[in-house]
Amino acid sequence: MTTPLRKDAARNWERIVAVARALVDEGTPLQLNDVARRSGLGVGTVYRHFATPEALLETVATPGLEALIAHGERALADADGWRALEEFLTRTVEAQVTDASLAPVTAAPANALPRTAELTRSLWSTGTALLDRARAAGAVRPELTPADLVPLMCGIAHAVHVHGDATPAARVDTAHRYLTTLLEGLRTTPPTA
Amino acid sequence: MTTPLRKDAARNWERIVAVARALVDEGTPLQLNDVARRSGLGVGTVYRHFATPEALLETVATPGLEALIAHGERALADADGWRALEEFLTRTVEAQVTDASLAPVTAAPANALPRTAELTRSLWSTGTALLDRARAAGAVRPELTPADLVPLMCGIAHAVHVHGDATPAARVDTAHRYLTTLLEGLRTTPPTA
Amino acid sequence: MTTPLRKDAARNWERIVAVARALVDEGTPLQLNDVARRSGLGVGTVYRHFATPEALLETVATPGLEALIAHGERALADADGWRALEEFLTRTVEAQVTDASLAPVTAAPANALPRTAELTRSLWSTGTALLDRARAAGAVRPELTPADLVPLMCGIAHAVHVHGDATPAARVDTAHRYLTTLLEGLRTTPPTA
Amino acid sequence: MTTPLRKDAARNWERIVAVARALVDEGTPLQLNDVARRSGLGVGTVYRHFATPEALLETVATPGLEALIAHGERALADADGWRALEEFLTRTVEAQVTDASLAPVTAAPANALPRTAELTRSLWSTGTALLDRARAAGAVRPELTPADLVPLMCGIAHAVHVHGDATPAARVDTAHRYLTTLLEGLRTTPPTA
DNA sequence: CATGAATGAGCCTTCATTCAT
DNA sequence: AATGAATGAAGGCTCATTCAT
Repeated sequence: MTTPLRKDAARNWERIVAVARALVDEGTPLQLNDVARRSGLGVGTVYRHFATPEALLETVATPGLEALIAHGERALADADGWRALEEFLTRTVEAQVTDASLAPVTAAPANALPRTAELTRSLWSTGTALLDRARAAGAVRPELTPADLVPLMCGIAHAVHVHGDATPAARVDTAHRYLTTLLEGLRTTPPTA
Repeated sequence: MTTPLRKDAARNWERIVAVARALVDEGTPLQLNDVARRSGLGVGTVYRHFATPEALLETVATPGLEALIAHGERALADADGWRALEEFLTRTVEAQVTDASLAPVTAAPANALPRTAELTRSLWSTGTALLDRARAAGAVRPELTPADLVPLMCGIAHAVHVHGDATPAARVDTAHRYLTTLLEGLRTTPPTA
Repeated sequence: MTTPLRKDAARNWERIVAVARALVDEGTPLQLNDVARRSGLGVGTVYRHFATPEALLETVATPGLEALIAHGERALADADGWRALEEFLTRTVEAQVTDASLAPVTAAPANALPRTAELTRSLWSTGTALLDRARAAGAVRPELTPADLVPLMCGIAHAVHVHGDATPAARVDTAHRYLTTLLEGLRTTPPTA
Repeated sequence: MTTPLRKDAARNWERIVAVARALVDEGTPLQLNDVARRSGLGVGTVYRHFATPEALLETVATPGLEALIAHGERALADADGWRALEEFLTRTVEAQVTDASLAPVTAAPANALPRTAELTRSLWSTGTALLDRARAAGAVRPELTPADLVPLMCGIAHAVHVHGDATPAARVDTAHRYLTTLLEGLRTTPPTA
């Protein structure tokens, strides 16, 4: 599809994404000029690769999204529909509170890159499938729709953010507590039966 | 306490807050210069009344906060501890998804105005009291702490935001669904049986 | 001449000048708004008493100027013309490096207040008289004119400023060194005859 | 050392400095926005080249500083130590009262540009060397230290400023008179005997 | 007379984006 | 392709001064 990049161009692409990843990790807002300076490249080069800050952010988020989708697809193989959903959601919130690039990309009403839009849809349909299976098993309250999954995960991530834990580990902990509570409310059948 | 404003100053104060309210309602970020232009006042006047955008936003949020606190205090009189908590949280998320000034002020780790800090503390302690009463009645899972209430409400508000309903009414609806689910997960005892 | 102030007005006047004095001493630039706030008075009141920052500064400088003039007049009684001039100049530079209000007022090409203009002229004519007497005694090089006295004193004060001593005492010391050197260059006769 | 500028960038650099030079000459305080407007360039361009007004002023002052240093180094070759010092100081005060960019840069306790700091140190050490040689020849009073040279030159420049001559030629004249007097006070040996 | 709210020109600075080299 | 200089809209904030109360 896309023409493969020349070797030097590919190297620059990698460098830009690496720098962006570092900035995201330290909580610095992504500014393309800034990224250019830190990667030792010209602004123009960065703009050639990433037309907007959003495009760059989405690129940074891509591996995380792919991992979540991959997990979701594996989860579909789990015979226990409820457990599969539970694990999928757990992974999702863990990722959100651990990788700062995911929350904004997931919550955005639209994506800058087609690739990201595709991933987002994938994630959504995987979630839908998992939810349907859990629901078919009679394990989930009927009022929850697939369109609620992403918002709810973003909501938990945001709640964790507001809670204000300093370390990633603490954030993961809080996320687990919140998700557990929510799942408790989602499920119809008793935990172990 | 605070010296009452001169009549003309009071009029300007009102006008500024009204303009800010309108901007908040239409989702425009508050910028003091902008507020000045739209209210037909000098920048200096706006700065005299509100030193920072945060101070103005908090002022806009104040009535909403006060109403929530008032409700919370009335709720404390309810004999049914669980229902009191439930209604309080319902009002809170309704307010959050209805009045755009509330979410940022509530989620902020610190407030610009002492008055707001005080209100925030009030709200928090009312919530704590309601939670304690519900817990004393054995109605709430033990792992939830008072420090989780605000984050969870903000989380729900954020989830509703991500869900993307266009009208306030739809947002209130979604908020109810989410809160109901969460409460289901919080409660130990069956609904009313 | 000037109508004496009402008692409360006089009290305000004093308070303003005192605050200004304090600001000058701590090196803060005089801003009438600032002075008003610190003295607990309205801006309008400060403006009524002092139309501009310069007027206030000159008022702050007035006692210092008067003291210098008084000294100059006493010095005119000294039989030793050279010594009289020397002492006058010494007092002048000491005052300049000690009282931050004097340098700008003295160096200004024009004054805001008539009273200050008058004092400035007085100081200048006293200096002239002292210089003339010293010159008559054959003690001073002919190329120095009365119009040079003020600039030279300001120059020394500025040199001391650039030298950058931290304490007033050190500044007085440096000023003495500089003045001594200059006087050495001004005088025709040997120090002790 | 520093990467040479691209041709267009160099042209802009020149234009900015030229405009700044003109502003300095007409006594207007340097403001970067103002410089941008007058040179027909974007504000950002001016900021890119000169981060602060001080940096620009120092750049304007640079040629003058270099010329003084060059002269000082030539003066060190003069066999007559006193004459060498005298000529150096003469050039210095002439420059100060002729080029308005020099006084503030020289008098500043710290410089914005490393290059300027270096020049300043150079000038200072040249002056020190000249003073030492003159002192070694027994021509200078012992109480004068190298740290006094810069302040004294600034002081003379300031005295000339206060004297208020309208034309550069008149200022140079006054500066000569003041410097002559000061040198008279500095020297131990009779002029030429 | 005193007050202090209001004014708004004016300065500073940042940053997303374009385009000549 | 890469570069990075240039752009300039946009926003933030201060402060001397006026004038209604």
